Amino acid sequence: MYQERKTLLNARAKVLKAMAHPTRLFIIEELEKGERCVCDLTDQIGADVSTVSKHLSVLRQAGIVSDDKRGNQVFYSLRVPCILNFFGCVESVLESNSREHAALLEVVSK
Amino acid sequence: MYQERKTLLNARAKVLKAMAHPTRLFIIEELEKGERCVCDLTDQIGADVSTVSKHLSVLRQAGIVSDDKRGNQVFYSLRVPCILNFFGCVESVLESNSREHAALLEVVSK
DNA sequence: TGCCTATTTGGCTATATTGCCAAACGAATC
DNA sequence: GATTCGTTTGGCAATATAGCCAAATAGGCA
Repeated sequence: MYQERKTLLNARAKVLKAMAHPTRLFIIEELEKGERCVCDLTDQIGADVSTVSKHLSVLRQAGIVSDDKRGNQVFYSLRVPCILNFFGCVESVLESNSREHAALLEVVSK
Repeated sequence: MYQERKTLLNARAKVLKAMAHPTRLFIIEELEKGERCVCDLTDQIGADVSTVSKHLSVLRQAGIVSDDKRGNQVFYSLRVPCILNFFGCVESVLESNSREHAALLEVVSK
C-alpha cells in the first residue's frame, strides 16, 4: 500500500519541500505579481545574493519557477499559476492552531 | 516588505515542512479515510514503530493531526478536512515537470 | 503484583539544509 | 582587452532531519 504509492508521494514531497521555507514562499508570492530579476528579489529579501540565488535554484529544480536570461539579468517567473490558491488550506491549519493556542491561553489565565 | 510578512510566511512554511515527507503524506492520505491507530499505520508503512511515532509527532506539532488515546492505543485523525484538496496544484507542478521531461527525452532521442 | 501490548522518548549516526563569503562566469560597456 | 554588473557555484560551519535500537511509560489483564 505504502510501497506502491511511494514514488508519487516522493514526487509530491519534493515539491512541498521546495516550498517549505519563508524566503521561498515570499519569492512565490512576489512572482505571482509578475516576473522578477534576482536583483529585485534580493533587495526585497535583504539576504546575500548568493543565498537568494540558491533559493531560486531550489524552486527551479522543483519545477515551480522558470528562468529567462535577458542581457545580464535573469528573470524568474511562476511556472504554475495555481500555486497561490494552494494556501487556503495551509491557512486553515494556522487558524485552527491559533484557536487552540487562544483556548490554551484562556485556560492558563484562569 | 519581506520582514513584515516573515512571521506569517514562517508559520506557513512550518505547515508545509511538516507535510513534506513521503511517509507523512501517506499518513495524511490514510487519515483522510478515517482515524487510525499507530499500529495500523506502522503495519502499512513498514518502518520501525518509533519512526512512525515521530512522524506523527511532527504532524501533531504542526497542527495537522490530533491524537486520542483510548485504552492502550492512540488514534490519530486529520484536524483539517481540506488538506487533500491541497494537492491539485502540487499535481499540476508534477505534470508540467513530466511534460518537460518528456520533451527533453524527445530532444535527446533525435 | 507481574506481564504483555501499544506508544513515546532518548540517543546515536548519517545525511541534508541554510546562509555567508569568496571565487567563477557571462554579458555589456569602456 | 579590461572593467563592471548581475548571477551562479564552491566551500565551509552551524543546524536540522531521518531512521534505527534500546529504554521508558502507560494501559489492560492474568
